[in-house]
Amino acid sequence: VKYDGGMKKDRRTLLKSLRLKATPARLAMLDVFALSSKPINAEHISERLKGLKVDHVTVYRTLASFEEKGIIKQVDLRKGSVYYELQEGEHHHHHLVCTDCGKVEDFDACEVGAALPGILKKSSFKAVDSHSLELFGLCRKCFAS
Amino acid sequence: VKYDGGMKKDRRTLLKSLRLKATPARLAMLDVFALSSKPINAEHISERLKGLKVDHVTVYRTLASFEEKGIIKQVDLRKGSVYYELQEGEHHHHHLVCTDCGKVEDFDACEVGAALPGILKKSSFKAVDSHSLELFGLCRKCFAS
DNA sequence: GTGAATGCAAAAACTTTGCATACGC
DNA sequence: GCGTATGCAAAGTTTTTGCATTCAC
Repeated sequence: VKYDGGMKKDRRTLLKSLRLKATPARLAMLDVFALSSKPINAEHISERLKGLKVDHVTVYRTLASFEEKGIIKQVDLRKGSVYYELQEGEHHHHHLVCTDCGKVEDFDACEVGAALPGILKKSSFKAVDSHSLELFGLCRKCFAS
Repeated sequence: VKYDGGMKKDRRTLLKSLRLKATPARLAMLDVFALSSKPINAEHISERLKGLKVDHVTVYRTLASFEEKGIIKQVDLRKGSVYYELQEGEHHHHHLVCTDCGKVEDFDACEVGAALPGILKKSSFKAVDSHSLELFGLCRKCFAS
């Protein structure tokens, strides 16, 4: 079951299918991810959960279980904390990150999937579940200044 | 100037060309990187610098300056701390990481360089200095068990 | 000699653990 | 009711900051 934010009513179904209890914190965190257009970290989530008073420990534990179940994935933006976004399927995207101002932008072209079989064959690995692919450089504005 | 470990006598030349003073800690850290076949973190470096008694703060500050000068680059292995390895040039490699036992293996095929111009053109970015590309999955041994 | 680099102490930032209570199913 | 999920307190880990001293050039 993929959760893409276009199925807000099915949050309970999704959690049930993964044998996770539908608690307010989890439902709210699914919403936060669905509504976020950029990767976010634990602090961002806590901020957006203000009304609920969800403990930060719960946020961390929920992130861990969501990641384990494949709902979200880590994104390394080199910002000192772990960022996450929803797992998309086949046609996922990656990011351009400005090392000066921190701006994050998506890009689509990802040919890793196509290259995977060849890489695996030459390696001692048997399976690849996810991958990172972020580009670090300067956005137009920071490049100019 | 690229430092690839095959130029141990030229460590001083390298540092001078980057306007960094050739201190014992920096020279030793260049050696540590040249001798390491895998990405390493601050703790690993401190261990391998035992005889020198280099403060951990110095290790962090040196890592920051080496990265800024392009001698090393960050590698995100999702292990809770920042790993680094020497910046190679055109023909660099990336990594397969076992999410079970932590094993790290190199792979070569990287087509990011070729795809870069097209990605940049469609973006609001002007330059890309480095990129991540690590594959997370299971090594043969962990896959079997 | 001078400015950069280091060491030490302290703190900040991020994340995890243990345990008692609360809540979904 | 049962077992998972949460909150709170505490601690662990990783990284950064301030300042006085030392060292490379």
